[in-house]
Amino acid sequence: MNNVRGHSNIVKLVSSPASSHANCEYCKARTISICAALEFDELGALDQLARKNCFQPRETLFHEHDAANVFYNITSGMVRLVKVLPDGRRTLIGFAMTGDFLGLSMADRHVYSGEALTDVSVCEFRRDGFSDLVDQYPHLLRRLHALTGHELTIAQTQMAILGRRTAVEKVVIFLLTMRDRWSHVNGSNLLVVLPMSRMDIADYLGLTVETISRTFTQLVKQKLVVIVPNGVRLVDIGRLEAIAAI
Amino acid sequence: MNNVRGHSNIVKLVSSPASSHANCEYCKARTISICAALEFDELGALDQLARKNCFQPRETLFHEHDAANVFYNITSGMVRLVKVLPDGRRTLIGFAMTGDFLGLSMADRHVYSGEALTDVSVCEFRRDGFSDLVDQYPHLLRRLHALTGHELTIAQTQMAILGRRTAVEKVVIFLLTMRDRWSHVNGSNLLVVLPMSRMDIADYLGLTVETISRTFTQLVKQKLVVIVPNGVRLVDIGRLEAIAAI
DNA sequence: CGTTGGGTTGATCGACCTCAATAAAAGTGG
DNA sequence: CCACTTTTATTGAGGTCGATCAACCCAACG
Repeated sequence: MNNVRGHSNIVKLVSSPASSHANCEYCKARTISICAALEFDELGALDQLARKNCFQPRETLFHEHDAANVFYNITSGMVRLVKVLPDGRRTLIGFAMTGDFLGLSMADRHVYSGEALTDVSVCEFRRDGFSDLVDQYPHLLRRLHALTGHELTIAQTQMAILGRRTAVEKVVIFLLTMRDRWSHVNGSNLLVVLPMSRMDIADYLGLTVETISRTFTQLVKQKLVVIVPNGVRLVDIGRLEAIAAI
Repeated sequence: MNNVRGHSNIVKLVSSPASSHANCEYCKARTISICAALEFDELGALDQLARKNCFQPRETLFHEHDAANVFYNITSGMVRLVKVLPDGRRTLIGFAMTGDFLGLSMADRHVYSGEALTDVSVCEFRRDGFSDLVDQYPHLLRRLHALTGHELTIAQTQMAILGRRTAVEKVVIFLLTMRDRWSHVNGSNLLVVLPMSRMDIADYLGLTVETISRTFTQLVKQKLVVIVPNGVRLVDIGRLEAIAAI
């Protein structure tokens, strides 16, 4: 979103103008995240509020049940959203990536933990300041609301998927969805980057690690995908989409 | 919410004052729905916009994929939210009841159909007018946003439930959740009203009708619930909550 | 070189689905 | 009100997909 206060890879790579907003121009999240709702001068106000921060793999951005004092806009990397059930079982709510805003609903407390899967850079917003900004710029609340609604739709679709699908269908849908989400930031690509473990995928899809593993090898044997380091390459999109039947 | 333009059971039951807002006072949805965000004078504006309407069981309020020109605030009755998967399978996203607002996300199109399970009365709001009102009263957007966030949390919790729970756990969680939701409008009660069919419950929980039926009889044999017309009576809340382990 | 954590593979078991029959309830028309 | 159909619910028998338990592989790392 903006790269004012250092740490940003982008700042290091491109020669950034002196202006404090201008860095947003080079931010991959700029056009797809909440920032897209803002005019040039409003972006300046957001800029004032933002604090650039970085996390390393396995670092926790925030804990489930903790007070949500800070909201995060992810500018690069991937974060897993983890919820622990009362009986100790672990569930993954989802994976957040470039452009995703964590804290969309502006709820008082985090309902899941956020854990970095890769190097992650974020723009952090303190709750109070952000709340004031939202009051000041109705576009921003509109945008937040629209994005929350979108998330709600995604969650409801995911519910439907988890309900009555076979393991293969779930995994294929997962792969295609990851590709689509990644394409928003990086263009369409047959390479799906999967920085998370099989266990994470299992907990996300409501399956076991063993089943995920078996399903992957099954897809490989059928020449639908090829396993590569940190991900898979989709070989036969047509048949994959037929299986998913989205 | 308001009962201005006739048809309302409430209007027939209580002698309503002449004032056009005042009817909201007798509306069961008044304190728990979006209306709760509004001041007295703002409620008047909402009142202007609202059109009272009723639906009979099996009537469709709106169809999946249709343009969402009207939003609905349910003042009594129950509505099932149905999504049809590409392969023809049916999924229930949820059940909407008194106080629920359909169209929270203000998306362009409905992502599921709404079908009346009982006699349903609603306050209808045309999209354009409602959108203007939202622009006019920031509280209202805030409230909409908060409720959308709440729905999102519910959906994510439901995802977690569907993931890794046994049939018994799912059904028990369903029953307890229905009771809790109903209690907001009617006080705590051991009688859970279930106007939907077993098929509906099955499609909601990602199970088959047979499994739902078997699970119910199992719960009855264990003296945890008693089946009554149009619902169940919870007998042993303690053990039920232990099974749910929410 | 042993250790550790993630990933794969195999064998077995069980929960839930599927198919099928029956029962109960809710409409329908005379 | 009663026969009739249609829908919904229950119960049974058998099959299957994914979980469980267990062994093994492999790469990273001290």
